[in-house]
Amino acid sequence: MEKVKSIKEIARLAGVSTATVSRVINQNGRFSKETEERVRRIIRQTEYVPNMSAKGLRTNRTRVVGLVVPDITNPHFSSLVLKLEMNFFEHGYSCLICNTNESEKLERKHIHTLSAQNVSGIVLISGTRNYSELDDVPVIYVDRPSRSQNSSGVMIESDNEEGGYLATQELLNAGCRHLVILKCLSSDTNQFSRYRGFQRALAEHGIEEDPHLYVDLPEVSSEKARNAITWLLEQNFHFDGIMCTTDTIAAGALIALREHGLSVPEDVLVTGFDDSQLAISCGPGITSVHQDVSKMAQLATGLLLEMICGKMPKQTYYQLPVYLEVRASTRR
Amino acid sequence: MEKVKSIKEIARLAGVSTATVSRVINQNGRFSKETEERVRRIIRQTEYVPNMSAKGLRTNRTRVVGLVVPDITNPHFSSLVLKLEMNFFEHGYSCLICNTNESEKLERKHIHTLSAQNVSGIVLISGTRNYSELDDVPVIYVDRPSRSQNSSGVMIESDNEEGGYLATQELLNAGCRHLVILKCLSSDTNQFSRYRGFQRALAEHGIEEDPHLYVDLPEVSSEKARNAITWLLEQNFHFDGIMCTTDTIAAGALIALREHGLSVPEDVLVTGFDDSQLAISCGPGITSVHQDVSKMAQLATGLLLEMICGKMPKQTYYQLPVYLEVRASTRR
DNA sequence: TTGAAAGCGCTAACAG
DNA sequence: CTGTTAGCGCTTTCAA
Repeated sequence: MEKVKSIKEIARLAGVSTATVSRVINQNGRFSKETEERVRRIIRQTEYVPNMSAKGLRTNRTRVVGLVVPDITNPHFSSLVLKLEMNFFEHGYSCLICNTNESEKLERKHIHTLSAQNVSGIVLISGTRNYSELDDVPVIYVDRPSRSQNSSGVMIESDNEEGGYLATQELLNAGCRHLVILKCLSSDTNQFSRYRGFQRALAEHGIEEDPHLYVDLPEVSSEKARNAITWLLEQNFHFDGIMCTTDTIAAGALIALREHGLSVPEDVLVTGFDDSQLAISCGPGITSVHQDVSKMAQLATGLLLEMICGKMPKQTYYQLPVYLEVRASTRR
Repeated sequence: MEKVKSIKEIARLAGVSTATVSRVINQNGRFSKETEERVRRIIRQTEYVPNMSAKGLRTNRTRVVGLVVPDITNPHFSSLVLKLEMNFFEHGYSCLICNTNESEKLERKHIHTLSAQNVSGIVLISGTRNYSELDDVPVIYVDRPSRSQNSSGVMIESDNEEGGYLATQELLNAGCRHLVILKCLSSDTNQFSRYRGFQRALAEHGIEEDPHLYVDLPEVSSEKARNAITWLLEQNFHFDGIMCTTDTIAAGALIALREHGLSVPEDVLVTGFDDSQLAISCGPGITSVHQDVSKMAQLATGLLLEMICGKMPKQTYYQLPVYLEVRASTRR
């Protein structure tokens, strides 16, 4: 049987009206058992696939959501995206993926495109959130708190401050007294939250922060991290622990240490953040702050679907707990 | 100025017909300089965003492509997807991301959905390729050769056999004589190609393959790899090198070796495949086969866009060269 | 250079 | 329970 592209042909073949076919497909309205049977059979035989453009035009609901992330290459984001995509697909939604590469300009363009695509909703990982295009699209903000005032929409994030605190605690409890903080100088505010956790732990232990051991990387990259640690070592700055705000950064730090003949955890202790594949497989295994990505994805999916159906959730801010996954890099 | 959602309102505001507005937007047909100017101004002021559903319905071209990958969490795929997405976006195309999780059923559903979404084209990483839904959609097959007969569409892959050969060569040249081959038993045929390269290198050196040292993992996971190596060690099988068909697998192998007090590369040499972040940051640094992902993405994008425009490329098969990135894991 | 109008495939009143 | 019909926003003849 030849292929068929419209509901009209199905209607003709089944000897009913297009309205009936539509009803059967969408389980709307009532129809006799036998009509349904007949229509379904024709649909199966003709391998008919409904046209989503037409449906989207008519109903203004596309069953497509946008996923805006900084960089899918980052393991933390890729596992988040994987879970989001699978959850959404289970509920009949497809996902447009948008990498902003941390560029505001690119992000703006993506938002614009998503709005043109008439997406049903958006999951947005971004520090910015004053896009007028998004006024009438449900949005879930994930992972990065907003820097702007307008706070409509739902926000989900990990307790980054606590994560920074836990990691630093671990280092201090193991006896470290001269801690490097290796973070990224980005607009991304949760880098800063992790740093605040670092400071809190230091303060509790009555330890002064050493400004020489505070390093801001221009970007999250193991190469930059490696260079930074190399530089510190060559300047003969003394330190016995490194708190990294990311596993990628921690991995770079490990390389530099190894290259300079230093052992982890014998000479220097290291902590990462995200508990990614990298933390598991790197060097001796990196102690890392675990974020509950599954929970994040599950919450985001559930809430966004609710919002798409018109229900505004009562709770609009979620902070997910974190815990420390201890590995060899801090085990003396 | 209030928001505007249709070309009709733009037309009214500009005092022209909808046809003219459409022409201006698409740079179609002719119109006076001043009409254009006026229309453009209105569009800017009203922040008008064209409705892609309507456009898609009318033209049958959605400017959306589907990216079907096994698992975006795999660094090799995530960097491929990143590059594909950015290339396509530069050309005005958005990307639907579909994780098949290596499940044929899920893959089939995704293909079906993509077809319903009326995508302009598809980049498909899959061993299967007999989907009747895809008969009239341009498709680029990437990374995994087809197992089926029907070979319409364009195929791009790395020279996996050569990669396996190079890695094995490296181990043999370093003096290894008892090689473990740690691969994944998947439908994915390039795992097998890498293994064939392994066999070729062995044959050239006149070395017999040891069946005890042939390991098929049920899935690509560092955990499974770790268990496998642990098991080999506990069975007291002797080996001095491990050829892994994936960096993830190599990372797992390293963990097992470390746990048993074995040093890399002093006691055992290890090679990976993909030259991912993991290879760079893991253990001592893993020697790994580098695939030219950028080139792959660039080719795929270019060819698919051509096909979308109706040109069938003359060359329908591309094999990309690989090279060995040597790191500490094989440096004695 | 511009406008009028048909129609892409679908859904949702409304009428029967 | 089912059919008729209007129209979503856009492009594209055809005519002016």
